Amino acid sequence: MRASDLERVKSLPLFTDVAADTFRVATAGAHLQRFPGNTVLLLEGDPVDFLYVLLDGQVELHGTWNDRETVLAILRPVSTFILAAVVLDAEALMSARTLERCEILMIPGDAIRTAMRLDPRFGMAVSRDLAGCYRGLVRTIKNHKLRNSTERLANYLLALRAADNSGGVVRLHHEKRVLASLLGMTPENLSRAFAALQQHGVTVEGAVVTLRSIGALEALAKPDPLIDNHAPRGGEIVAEADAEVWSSEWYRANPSDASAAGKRHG
Amino acid sequence: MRASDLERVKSLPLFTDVAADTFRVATAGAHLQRFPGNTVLLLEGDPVDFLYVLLDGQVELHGTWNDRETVLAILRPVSTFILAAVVLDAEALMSARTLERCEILMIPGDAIRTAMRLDPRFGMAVSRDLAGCYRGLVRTIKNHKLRNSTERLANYLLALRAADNSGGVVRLHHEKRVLASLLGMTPENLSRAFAALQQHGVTVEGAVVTLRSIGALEALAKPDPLIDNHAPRGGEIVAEADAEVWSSEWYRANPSDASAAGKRHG
DNA sequence: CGCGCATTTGAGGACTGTCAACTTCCGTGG
DNA sequence: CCACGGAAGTTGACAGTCCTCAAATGCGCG
Repeated sequence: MRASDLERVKSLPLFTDVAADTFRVATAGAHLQRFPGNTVLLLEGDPVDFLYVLLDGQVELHGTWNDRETVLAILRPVSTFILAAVVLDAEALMSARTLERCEILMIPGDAIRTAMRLDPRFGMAVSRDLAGCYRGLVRTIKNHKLRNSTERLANYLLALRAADNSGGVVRLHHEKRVLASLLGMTPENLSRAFAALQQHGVTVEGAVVTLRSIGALEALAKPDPLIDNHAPRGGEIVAEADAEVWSSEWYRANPSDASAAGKRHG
Repeated sequence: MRASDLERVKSLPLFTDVAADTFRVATAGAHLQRFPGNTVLLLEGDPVDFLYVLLDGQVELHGTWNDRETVLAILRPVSTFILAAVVLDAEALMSARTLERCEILMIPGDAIRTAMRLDPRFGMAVSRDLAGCYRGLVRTIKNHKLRNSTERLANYLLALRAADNSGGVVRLHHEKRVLASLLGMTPENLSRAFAALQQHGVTVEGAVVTLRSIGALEALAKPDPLIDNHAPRGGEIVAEADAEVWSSEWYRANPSDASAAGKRHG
């Protein structure tokens, strides 16, 4: 493993602010692995032995039931995934597969759990990480239950724009059928949703989407800071916002989207 | 605050296995409060100053957007809620309101965060709690994206049965319009979903639902351990199952439902 | 150039939401 | 104890949203 890779891992919110010793313990048995595209890394139901750290490429998390399948998240570097299952030493609830050639660091779950026991700062970091993931999922559910497909797409495009800091031209990062599933619709309906957004200044050419009128699009999308992580807060920026910045990367990958229970609720 | 209440709090997964000192620190500034029904405890967007522990009554968590509203979870005792926001010292993403007369312990967020810094076991407990919450939400999203409304209701009923250990007669714990929103449909459609389930041996009389044929209902519902926390695992019961038992209470409140981001994904 | 796959488009149907009227339930007040 | 009012729940008619199937188009790679 290259030193530069370790640096990238260390820069993860999960590991910044953690003692050097802890970091060494946590990454002790880790190994770097390369996967071709379209490779299954993990099947839902499998025991989870490693924490995965995506260093390069794209990974899709998806779930299945009764011959139906849905994309739950799409990750881009640098991201960890499957942390919750590692913490609980439980079976995976989502399958993971590479969408393209990937470089992935695999950290033994035992090492993670040991590090948590040794270093309260690391435990804190894990908690903060999971809390951010949880809140990402809350946003996702609100997005799905409160908006229709066109509204979800509109907000997704605005989130992409915010993440890439692009002017009025954004580039889709994944195939449209994958995006459709992530947004909870069929490829056919994604197509129609794009068509519907033409009336709001949106034109599509392959993966390149031009937003001719941000105002018109926002009027339809009504982005909300309590759903869309990119949406502007009303008042002053407070310190707490800092903590949430963690989510920016996931959000980047899943704009309008993002990452529990009777004894606990976020 | 009665000693028996403290005992109930201590029996929460969040606090079992935690040093007595830590427990004292965490619950130092806590105070017990009673609320009438239909009272707003917290509005989405508000800063979160307390971890809430529901000791008696029912609390609903919901979200709003653009004049639409949806129920995200319904809690029953003993449950903590809003832990993720406390850990991050962030604004609430969900509103909370009592559905009936409630008794709630409010623990200052500072105390929780301090305890996490002092005691790695508590940090671990918080992580495990949040991991369970996260996984509950993953289940919820799969439930919503992969199933239609009738299938969701069928699984909800089966989960209720499993949680209450009732034979073929289950009692709904909340108003049907609240249940409808939790399951992601309108009250009218919940009514129709119940009607559709008549063909599968389900009859409804007020809050009492009779499941005449579990087999027929399961054939439709196809409960899945990777979505429904109650569903039977295939093979042997493994140790990890233990960890997940945490979720049972939330799951009890939200059967067929139950408990992250580019830099972390569960 | 031709094949395969992704995407698009059209037609039709299934599912879900909306509106309105009706029924039932429950608590209040007579 | 009963009558009443209001809210919850149900039912029907209708519309909007979304899915399915099929066919056409477009793109990329051999």
